[in-house]
Amino acid sequence: MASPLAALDRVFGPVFDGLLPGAASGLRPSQRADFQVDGALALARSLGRPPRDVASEVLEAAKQGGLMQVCEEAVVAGPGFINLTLSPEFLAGGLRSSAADPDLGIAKSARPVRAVVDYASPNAAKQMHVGHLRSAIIGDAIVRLLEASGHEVIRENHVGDWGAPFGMLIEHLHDLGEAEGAHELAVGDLENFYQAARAQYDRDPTFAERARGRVVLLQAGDPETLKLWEALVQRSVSHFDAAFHRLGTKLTRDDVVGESYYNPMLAGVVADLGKAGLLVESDGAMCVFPPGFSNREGKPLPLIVQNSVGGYTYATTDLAAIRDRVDRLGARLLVYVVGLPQTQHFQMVFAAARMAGWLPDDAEAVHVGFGSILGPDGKMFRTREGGTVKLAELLDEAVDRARSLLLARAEGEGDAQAGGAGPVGGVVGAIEALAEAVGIGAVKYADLASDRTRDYRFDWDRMLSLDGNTAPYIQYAHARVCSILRRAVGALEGAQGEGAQGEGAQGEGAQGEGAQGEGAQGEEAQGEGAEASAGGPAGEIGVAKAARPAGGAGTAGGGGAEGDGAGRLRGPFLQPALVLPPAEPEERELAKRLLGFADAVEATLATYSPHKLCGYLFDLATSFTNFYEHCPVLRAPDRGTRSSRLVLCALSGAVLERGLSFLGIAAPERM
RNA sequence: GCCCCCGUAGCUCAGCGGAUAGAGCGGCCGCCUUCUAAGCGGCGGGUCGCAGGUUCGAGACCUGCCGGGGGCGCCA
Repeated sequence: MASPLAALDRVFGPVFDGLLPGAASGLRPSQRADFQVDGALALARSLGRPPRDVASEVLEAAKQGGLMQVCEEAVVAGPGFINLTLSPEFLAGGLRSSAADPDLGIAKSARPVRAVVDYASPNAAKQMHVGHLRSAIIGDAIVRLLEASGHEVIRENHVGDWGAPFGMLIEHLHDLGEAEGAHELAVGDLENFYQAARAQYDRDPTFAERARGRVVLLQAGDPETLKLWEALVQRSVSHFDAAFHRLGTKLTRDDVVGESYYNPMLAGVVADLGKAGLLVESDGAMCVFPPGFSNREGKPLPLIVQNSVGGYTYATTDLAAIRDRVDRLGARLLVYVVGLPQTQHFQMVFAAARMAGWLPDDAEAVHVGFGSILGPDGKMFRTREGGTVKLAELLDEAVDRARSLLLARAEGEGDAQAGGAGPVGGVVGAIEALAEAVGIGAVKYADLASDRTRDYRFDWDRMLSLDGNTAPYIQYAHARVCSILRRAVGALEGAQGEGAQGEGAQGEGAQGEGAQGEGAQGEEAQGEGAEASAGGPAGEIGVAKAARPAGGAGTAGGGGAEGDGAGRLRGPFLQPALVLPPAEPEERELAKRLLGFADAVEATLATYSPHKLCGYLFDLATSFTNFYEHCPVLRAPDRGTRSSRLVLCALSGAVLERGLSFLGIAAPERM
C-alpha cells in the first residue's frame, strides 16, 4: 500500500466514524504540511463542542490507531485543522513497495466491470478533422485507464456509415463506373470525392432524385448498391485505421461498429417500445417522451425514434446500441465520448432506455462530453481559408514543428559537445521517430491537459514548449531519467569488463572524466550488487529484474518503439532493498509525488477527467527536475545515497512512462 | 422563451465546502569548467463577471442579473 492518502484514510476513517457515524474526515493534501484533516471543524459543529478540543481528541485517537507509523509529526493548528507530516521511514516503505510492484501502486478495482467505450466516431467518406481528435484522444485515455484499473474494456468506433449522404455518394460512385470509381477511391482524397458528389447533388436535380432513390435501394439491400457502399466504407475505414495508428490510439478496424450494424435491430427497437407502451404518435412521428425535458414552448420534448416517413433516427440507433452492448456484450458500464452539444440527446436516450428496461439498475451509462477546439483567435478552429482543418495535415504540421525544434537543439548540442563521442549523430538518425513522438505527443497532451468540458484553445507554440504543463516538458524529464540510468548502466558494464582496474580510480573519481570516471563509477556499481544481495538472492538480481517489463502497459502509441528499452534500462535499479529514507527536501518531495500515482489515476477515472492525470504528471516532472537540479545522483556523496537515488530515478522514469502511456503518449529515451 | 456549459493574474489554465486563491507563459533579476540550461531559483502581478443568500467557514453550494458559447420535433 504505497499511497499515503490511503494509509491515512485507514487511520482517520474509523476515528471519525466512531465519533459520529458517517462523519467525513476531510483528509486532503495540504500546502502547509503533507496532508491535513479538516473534519474536526464540521464535527465540532454537530457535537456542539469547541473545534480544537475535537481536533485534539481525533488526533489522540488517530495516534492510538497507528498514525505515528505514517507520520513523524501531527499537530492541531488554527481553528481545528490537523496538519500531518509523513515520516521518512513511511515514505521509504512506500517507495520500496512501489519499486517491487509492476503496477506501481495502482490497484485493481474491487468491482471490475465490462465496459464499452464509444469514441472517435468519424463519418465514412469524409476526412477526419480536429473535431474527431478530442473524442479519439480522450476516449483512448479513458480506455487505457479503465484497463489499468482491472476493467474489461470493449472499444467501439461508432462510425457514421449509413443514412442519407450515402445515397449521393453511391450514386456518384456508380456514375464514375467501376474502374474509374475504384481508381478514384484508391488514389483520391475522400474529401474531394465527397465534395464532388455533394456539388453534383446540389446542382443537378435528376442526380439528387437518383441519390434519394439510392438510399431506398441501400436500405432495401440491393446487391449492387451494397457492393458500392461496401467499397466506400472499406476505403474510409482504411483511412481511419491509418489515422488512428499514427495518432497512437488503440483503435483498429476491428473496433469499428458502424451505424449500419444496428440497422437490422431498429424495427425491433420501435416495436418493443410500442409493446412497453412508451410510444406516442405526434405529428406523424413515433416518439418517446422521457419526463423532465421540454421544448421551446414548454411542452414535453420528444425523442423521435421513427420519423413521419417511416425512417429511423440516430436516437433509434443509440437505443439499439444500448441493447446490444448490455445484452449481447454484457457491458455494465457504457461510456460515450461525444461532444457536449449532444448532452441533452444522451440524457434523453439514457432516460428512454431506463424506461424500456434496457439499462438495468446495475448498469451505468455516462456521457463524457467535451468542448470545442478553438483557434488561437478564440473562434472555431479553421484553416486560414476558413475550411476545416484536416487531421492528417494537423499531425504533419505537429511533426514538422517538432522536427525543427529537435534539429535546432541537435545543432546547439553539437557546438557544446564539439569533438565529443557523437551522440549528435545518433540523435539525427533517430530524429524522425522522435519528431513523431514529440509532435504528436504535444498535440494529444494539449488536448488532454485542460478540463474536457471547456473549449480549448489550439496554440502550437504553447503545446510544443518545453516549459510549462506540456508533453515535451514531461518527456524531457523522462529523457533525463534515462540519461542518468544509461550512464549508471554503462558504469555497471564497465565494472564487469575491467573491475580490477576500477579500484585505483575511486580516489580520483570526484574529478575524474571520461574513461577514468567511468571506471570509478563502475567500481561503485559493483558494490551496489553486493548491497542488493543483502535484501535478496545474489548478484543475478540485477539481471533478473532487468528482464522484467517495467512498462507493462505496453508501449505508448506513435513513436513508441523505444518503450521497452526504457523498461530494460530501469530494471537493474528498481531494487527495494536499496531505498533509504529521503533526507533532502527534493528527495522527499519526489518520493511523496511518486507515491501519489495511484491516487491520481483513481481521481482521473472517478470523473473521466484526464487533465487530472496530466496535472499529476506535470507536478511529478517538476519534482523530478527539482531533485535533478539539487541532488547529484551519479556523484552522490556516498554509495548508499547514490544507490537510493538511482531507485528514485528509475521509479520516476517508470511512473512518467506509465502515466504518459495512459494518455497514449510516447516517452522517448532521448530528446 | 426554456435548458446546458463557461466567466479565476496581461495571456493560457488549475483549484477537492476550509487557513494568506495556485501553475505555466509573457515582464524584470540571477544560475552552465558539475548526471541533457528545451532546465532551475527569485521578484512583481488578483475587489475569483456582478448582486444577494446558505454556512462557524464560499472561487466552489443556492437564487437573480451581466457577458461568451451551445442546444431546443422529424440530419446524424
